[in-house]
Formats: sequence, C-alpha cells, structure tokens
Amino acid sequence: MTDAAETGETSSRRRLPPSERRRQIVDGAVAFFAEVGLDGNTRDLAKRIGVTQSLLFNYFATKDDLIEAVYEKVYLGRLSPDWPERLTDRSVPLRRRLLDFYTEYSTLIFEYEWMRIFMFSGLYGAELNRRYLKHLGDVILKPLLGEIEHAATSGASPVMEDIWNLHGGIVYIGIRQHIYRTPCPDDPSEAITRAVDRFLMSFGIGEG
Amino acid sequence: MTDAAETGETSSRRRLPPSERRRQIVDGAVAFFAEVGLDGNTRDLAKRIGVTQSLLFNYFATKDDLIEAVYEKVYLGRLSPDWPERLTDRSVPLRRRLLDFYTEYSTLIFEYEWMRIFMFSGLYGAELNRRYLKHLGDVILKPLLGEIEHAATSGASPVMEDIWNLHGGIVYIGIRQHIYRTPCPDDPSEAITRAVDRFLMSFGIGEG
DNA sequence: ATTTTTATAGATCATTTGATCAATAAAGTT
DNA sequence: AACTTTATTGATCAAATGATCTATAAAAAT
Repeated sequence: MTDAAETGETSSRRRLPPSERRRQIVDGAVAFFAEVGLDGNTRDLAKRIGVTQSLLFNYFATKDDLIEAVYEKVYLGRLSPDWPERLTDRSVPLRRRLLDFYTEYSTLIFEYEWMRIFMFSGLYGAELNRRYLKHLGDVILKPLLGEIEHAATSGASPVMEDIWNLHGGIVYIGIRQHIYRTPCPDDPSEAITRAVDRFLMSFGIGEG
Repeated sequence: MTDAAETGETSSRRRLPPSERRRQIVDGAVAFFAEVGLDGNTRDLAKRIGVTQSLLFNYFATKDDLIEAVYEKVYLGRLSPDWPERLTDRSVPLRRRLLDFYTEYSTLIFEYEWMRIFMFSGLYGAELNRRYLKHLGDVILKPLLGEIEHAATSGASPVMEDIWNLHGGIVYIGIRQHIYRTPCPDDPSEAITRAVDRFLMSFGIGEG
C-alpha cells in the first residue's frame, strides 16, 4: 500500500494551496508527535502525512519551528475566554458552575493529542506550557478560590493549594488514560461530580 | 576543565571494579535521562559521567538496555512492602494511617529523578510503568478503599475512582513541581493533610 | 619481576536524521 | 496554446548518533 493510498490521494503529486498544506502538515505533526514523542523523526512524519520529507522544510525552516507550530495549534483556544465570567456568575449555584466547567473542560483536555503534547512539552520545558498553567491559575483557579471562599459556611477557609488539589485530582484521570494508558472510566463525569461534591461538602457548601 | 576534573578523578584512566563502574553509569544515566529525556545521546551522557562513550557499551549491549537498567534502578523499592499492612492496621486511627502513608510516599516520589523518569517511561509505554500502577492500585489503593468503606459513617460509600482521585490530587503536586516546574509549596505536607482531611470528612470520618 | 587478564580509551564504522538544492510538474496567467 | 509561477519531488549533504574493534594500561596472578 502506497502513501497516496493511505491518505486517499490518487495522483502521486498533488499540489495544494500553501495554507491548506501547512494545516495538513501541522495536523499530521500533532498526531505524530503526540504518539511517538517530540523526538520522532521527520521522515516517518512525512511518510505518515503522505508527502516528502523535504516538503516539510519548505513550510518550516527547522524541526523546532514545526514543533513550535504544533504547540501553538494544540494550546490555542484550549481555555475558553468566557469561563472566568461563567465561573463567577453567582446567579447560578456554585455546584452547577463547577460541574459545568469541569464537564466541559474535561472533554476538552481528556484528549489523546492534547494530553500527550502537553506532557511532552512540559517535560521539555516549553515556555507555552508554563504560560498556560499560569494563565489557568490566574483566570480560572484564582477566581474559583474566591467563589469557594464566598460560599464557604464551615470554619475552614480554602487556600490556593486546595483548588490545585481539586483540579489535579480531576486532571489525573486524563493522565491515567492517555499518559499511563491504564484502565479508566470511559465517562469521567461521575468521578468528577463526586470529586466536586466532596470538595464543596468539605467547605460546608450545599446546594446554594 | 577536563571531565576528570569535573568528577574529581585525578588520572585520565581510572580502572574500577565492574560492579562499581556499572553502578556509576546507571546512576549517571538516571540523572541524565531524567533531565534531558530518554532521547538524550550517549556521548553527552558519557561526558557527564566522565568516561568514554564506548565504555557504556561495554556494560550495556544497547542504549535500550541501559534505559531498561535506569528503569529498574528508579522503580526498585519505590513501594515499601510494609505499607499494605500499616494501612490496614485498625489499631491506628485511619486519618493517622493515611497521613503517615502520604507523608512518607510523597517524600519518596516528589523527587526530580523519579517523577521525570516515571513520566517519560509512561509516555513511551514502558511495561514497568503499567506494572507499577497496577501494583499500586492492588496493594495500596484497593486496601485503602476497604478501610474507607469500613470507617465511613455517612450515607455515601466510596468507590475506587474516589481513591484514585485522592491519590491523583496529591501526586499532582509532584507533577507541578518536577514536570511542569511551576511554583509549588516547598513543603507539601500541609496541602496533603488538608486533602486527606477533606476526603475523610466527605465520608463522615472524623478522628476515629 | 614477569606474565596474564581485562577495564578503558581512541579511532572508526554504519545508520539515522535534520536540512539543502536543483529538477519537475501542476496550477494560474496572458 | 504558450508562458510563468511555485508547490513538490528526488537526490544529496553534513552532522549526529548508536555501536564496534583494536590498542593500551592498570590491576591481578604467577
């Protein structure tokens, strides 16, 4: 079976608009590097996409540039800008807000490519990774802390580490699934609901 | 500065007993691969250890064999065999047992080399990684579930995913510290204590 | 002291791999 | 239909890299 056959191409040399070809390369690179790691080689990547290896360097000067594009692609739009607002909308019960957020967020991030690229880029010290986590902390988790503080009725008041703990416990489901590839619930929503409820209960937050 | 100077060697050719040299190589490889990733090259590794690159292949037939030795070294003895017993010793309050376990366990695993080798090996699908997690689940977390069930006084009874959630929330501290290299508490024990207490409280478990 | 053994170094091989460049053909233009 | 443009290919380079092999010197054995 030829590469052309694999990608459904019919001619051996298909000429695409540069923007489209670029997108195709980045998409292929995301899938490829997520699977084999960022040290995957450009020949295997090209074969998988169905183009020549040299073509990659027509669109990206270096392999690092391509990886940078992979980062951008994967990280882009992962954090919806309307969440800060929705998370602090006190006309909605806090439990509802939390569940809505983590239900949406988990479907966004419990995804093979994102999870693995995120982890690889983190391990290799990518700037984007740290920026993302700082951003997450600033625009999601810090406001969340404020909401918990506001709603808390029991004596103990939450600190930032508590929020990270809630977050980490949930994210860890995705890590088990896509990094360690260990048995996991197919639908994490129940586990998430239980985690959120435990968290709220511990601060004396009920239905309000 | 020569390599010999870096490692404190005086002669340019120091002859060591094979067992000692092997240990030196594995130790160096653990530190090296943890830092730069498993795709780090053998020349840099050898330079760092202070030996020639060819010597590595006198002790390990292939680079993969060396990495396998790195895995063994890092994974070995990470799960103390007496924890299952201590975790189920009902003469000790459950809270105490949980705190003791996670205090000890976190000092063991919140370690640069372990955290990163574990993550790299997980990403690359190492068999040892999955074996370790299965073992952890079987001999630590499952018994833990039994203890929570036994002590729970509130209506809701715990399921295995709840235990993984507790565990993941704690492990995530180490991930933030060593994988993402993001700001973290220097001493995680307070965060751990709070997480454990929240967890117990949500199942109606107090001081008993 | 002399010989033997073997841990280590240095040189080198064979692939792998990122990157380059001229030739080519597919699409657009006149 | 002829011409121009340029996306793509195929061949190739240069460096990196895992691995091998022989010479050597540091111990051990005699």
